[in-house]
Amino acid sequence: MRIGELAERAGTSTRALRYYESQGLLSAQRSANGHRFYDEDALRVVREIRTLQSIGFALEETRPFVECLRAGNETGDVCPDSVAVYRRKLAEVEAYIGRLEGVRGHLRHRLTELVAPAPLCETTVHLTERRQPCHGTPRVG
Amino acid sequence: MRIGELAERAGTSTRALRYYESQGLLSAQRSANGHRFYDEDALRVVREIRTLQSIGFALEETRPFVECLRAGNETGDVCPDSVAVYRRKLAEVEAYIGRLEGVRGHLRHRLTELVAPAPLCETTVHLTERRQPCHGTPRVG
DNA sequence: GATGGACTTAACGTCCACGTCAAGGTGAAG
DNA sequence: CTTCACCTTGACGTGGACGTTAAGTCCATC
Repeated sequence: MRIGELAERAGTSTRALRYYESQGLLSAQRSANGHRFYDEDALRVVREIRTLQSIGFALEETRPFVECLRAGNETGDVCPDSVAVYRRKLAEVEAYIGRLEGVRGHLRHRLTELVAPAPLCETTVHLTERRQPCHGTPRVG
Repeated sequence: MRIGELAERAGTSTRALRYYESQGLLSAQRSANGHRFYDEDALRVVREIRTLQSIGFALEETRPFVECLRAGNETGDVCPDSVAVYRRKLAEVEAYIGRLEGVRGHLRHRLTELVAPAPLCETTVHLTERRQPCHGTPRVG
């Protein structure tokens, strides 16, 4: 097939495919008129790239998977280098989730604090106009 | 204080401070020789920006907080616009966490599958050289 | 007065994965 | 023949938040 068909079947653009080729991730035969020509294996390569990208892999990180596919394996993730990338990515994702959960907690805390503004100890302080913050609820720094 | 001191006390660079100014987030007095001159409020503004950025806010999203600070509030997050940004950001973060948890599950699944490679039903198939995958463990698409 | 450090503006460079435009070649259909 | 879709290479644009020179000014110190 030619580049347009490959792009369509892989759900991407011809520009992206040429870019992959420039990065050494995709190779093409050339027909007499100079047009690129691809086989079904190329489609699998591009789909592997796209799938990994959608998961959050950088293009460069898909390289081991592509090479694994090219080596004749059924899927791109059965090779040691690919597994290593998987592991690294899993660690990254878990760290990122942890950070985001911290942020989520922070945001939730601030929001509840702002919606129920300044949970002051009015029950204990009736006499002064100037209200005191509750004991044990320090200000956010 | 001058820009170098402000940068150091805020934990950033002079380039960043000039950039904030170009974006209308930070303002400075000028001394006779043309040098920028800042007060303590500027430090609070920059720290507000930096804190929000570290949480994952885009620079533009810090604007309501900065304006809230400038309006004379103790913290930048007590104004309606800031609260709105908080809410939006919380939704974004939660959606992102959800996506990442999906990715984490996918990665974990693939890793365990690759570490215990192809849990084949050898116990049931002894006669053929070509091994069959277990019933109920479909291939990943 | 020379050196050095901090400051000024202007402007180009970085990263990533392409998008987009320009100018032209190729092959089939009408 | 023209038209049209499809292809080619080359090169500049995008976005975000600055980093990094370059060339010059200002002030204090040796």
